[in-house]
Amino acid sequence: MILLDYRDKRPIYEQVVEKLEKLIMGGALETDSKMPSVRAMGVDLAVNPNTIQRAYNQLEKEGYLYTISGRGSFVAPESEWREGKKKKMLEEWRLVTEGAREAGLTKEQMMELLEQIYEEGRHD
Amino acid sequence: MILLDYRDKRPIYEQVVEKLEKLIMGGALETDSKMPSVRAMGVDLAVNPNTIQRAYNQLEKEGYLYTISGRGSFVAPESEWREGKKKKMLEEWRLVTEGAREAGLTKEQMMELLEQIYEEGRHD
DNA sequence: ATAAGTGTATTAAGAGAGTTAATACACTCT
DNA sequence: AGAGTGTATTAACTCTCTTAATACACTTAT
Repeated sequence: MILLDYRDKRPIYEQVVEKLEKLIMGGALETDSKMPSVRAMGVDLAVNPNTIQRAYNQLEKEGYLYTISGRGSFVAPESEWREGKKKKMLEEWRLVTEGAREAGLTKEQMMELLEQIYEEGRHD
Repeated sequence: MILLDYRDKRPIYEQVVEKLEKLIMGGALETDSKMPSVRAMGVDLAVNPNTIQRAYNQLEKEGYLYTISGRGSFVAPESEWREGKKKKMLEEWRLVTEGAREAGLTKEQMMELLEQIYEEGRHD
């Protein structure tokens, strides 16, 4: 299900989180389908089950998975994480923007950049 | 010139940077005036000169100081750091904003928040 | 020229946080 | 009861970051 990159010097659990996030966001994992057990994936990646658990915990906190103790971990519906992600980004954006204002950036500068960014983002 | 807070668990050089930044930004240190030597301030704070040097280096990179080897470090004019600070914030802002777009935030949402933030910021 | 003052470079020691593993526990289903 | 699941606790390990020790290089004044 996942392949580790040993040249990548980030911690293992972080790689696992990132790859699973992408799989889930990309729709490759069906909602409510069962994830491999922490032990199974631990064997698969030649890594301690706790490492997988740590990844699952983070994914759960972010709304990508939900867990039923004794049964397993499952893919959460998109509604669970999409809103959380927006909220988190909005909070971060507000902080940075406040900092930018204090550094002397004008509203007009940011408006213009906003236009640019959303212009580039249009794929049509 | 500076007092260390030993309950603060951040590294010493970071505390020094922060306090000197504030002094300079607040206009307490005259432009082109000479800073204490790394050794003098090292003695003053009971710390290795290298620690002070590290702080000075960072302050120099951010435009708060300029250094003449063999002569000393000096307070840079405001024009040096104000621009650098803006540039840095702008870069950060762009990155976060791009992330926010990808998370699904609309341009309109951000425009509205921008208005709010600059509204709050008006002190009149 | 020499001495005292300055910043700089290199290296190593030390501390600390973060990651991973070992192991035992608790829950669910058949 | 047994096999499968997640969970909690603890400890070892690793690695980065901070700080210090020390030697070097430049500037100025005597």
